[in-house]
Amino acid sequence: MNNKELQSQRMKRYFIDAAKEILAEDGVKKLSVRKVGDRAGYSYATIYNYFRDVNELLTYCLADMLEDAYRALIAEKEEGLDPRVQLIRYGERYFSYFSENPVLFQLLFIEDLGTEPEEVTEKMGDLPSVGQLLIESIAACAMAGYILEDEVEVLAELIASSIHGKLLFVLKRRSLESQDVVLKKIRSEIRYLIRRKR
Amino acid sequence: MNNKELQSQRMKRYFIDAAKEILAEDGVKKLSVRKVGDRAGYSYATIYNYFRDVNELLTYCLADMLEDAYRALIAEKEEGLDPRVQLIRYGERYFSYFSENPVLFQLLFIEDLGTEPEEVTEKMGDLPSVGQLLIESIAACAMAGYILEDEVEVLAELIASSIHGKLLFVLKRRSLESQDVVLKKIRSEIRYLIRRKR
DNA sequence: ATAATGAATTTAACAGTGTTAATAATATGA
DNA sequence: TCATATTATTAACACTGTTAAATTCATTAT
Repeated sequence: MNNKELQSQRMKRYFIDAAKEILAEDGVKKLSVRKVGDRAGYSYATIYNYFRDVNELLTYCLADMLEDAYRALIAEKEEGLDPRVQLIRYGERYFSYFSENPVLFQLLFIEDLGTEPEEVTEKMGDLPSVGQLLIESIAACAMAGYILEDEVEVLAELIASSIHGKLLFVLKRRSLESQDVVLKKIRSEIRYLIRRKR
Repeated sequence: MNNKELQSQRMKRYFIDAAKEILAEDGVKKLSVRKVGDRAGYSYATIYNYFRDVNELLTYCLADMLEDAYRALIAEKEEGLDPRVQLIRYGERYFSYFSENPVLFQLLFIEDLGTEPEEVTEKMGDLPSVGQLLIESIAACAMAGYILEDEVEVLAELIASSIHGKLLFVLKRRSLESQDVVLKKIRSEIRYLIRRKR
């Protein structure tokens, strides 16, 4: 019966949207199943008819947020742009997007949501890995002669992990620096790494 | 009355040690004030006579762990060693120490323990910042002619945040790579970054 | 239309959490 | 030894996620 499936999807959507609202307003820590049920207009126990547990619900939220994140990142793509400039744009956008969406960072990198349901893993796997765009444009930098072919791998790792490290510091306020200052650092780091060695 | 102070210190120590044991065995998430009280041989409520809340207790645990961490790191210092080799050792040890002590990473970078009590902030501030050693040996690399003076800052930032980024991935098992593989990456990254540009 | 069956939802309950106020036990000083 | 502080414990509160039982609702058959 396909109606069942449709209705089930809608119910899930109510809870997911309610959860996303609460996440945006109060953060991960202050979310509770009772709040989600309340906001969705149902009892808290109803949630368990549609999700295995609260982690599964949060995983669906994460998948949603990842789609948005990917769209925001890919919007920075500009055909014909110098690959070095393109790379810097990706790096900046990647960092600033997580800065502005700390809940996404929390759910993706910090929180332990356990084994994701297949449906969501697919969704997340189908999207080119967020870091993939970085790698592509670094490869393009090699093609353009900025760097050597055999530098691509190490540089990709370096830039990606550096950005993630800075995100960790900024979002967990271990760093006192403003996001602006860190953004500049990312720019200058990439400029430093991607240039013809004389 | 100085006896009071001494007794209070001892009581704190009982709870701190009990908490550290539980942290080592079960991790941060499974720790509870009732377990700590049990293990320390007191009622759970007694804890609140010595600590403002559980976060304060955890902050004391963190301070303890940081002392050990600093000792482990500084043990890698070897006078007269080539600064590039010294830097690689620091990087490796820094990474592997957190890998082997994920609770330390959790408490230091992930968990939000709120405003630390002054007593502990001092303790942590007195210790040369853990990353400080890295910076020193990078500066030494400049002195030795491996890199230019004006590269020190960007390289220090780059190496530090890269290691933290990798730690985040490994410890939150976002990365499927073994710690061994990541360790090799750290080595090769530092080797790549610290060398005379021809 | 009415009764019966099955599905969806809610209420009640459980075991756990951190924290606080009132009570019990202990140690201190006169 | 008795009165007074100090310290420790018990009981309680307001939460949390989760499950089982009870209830409501919708659909189908008579």
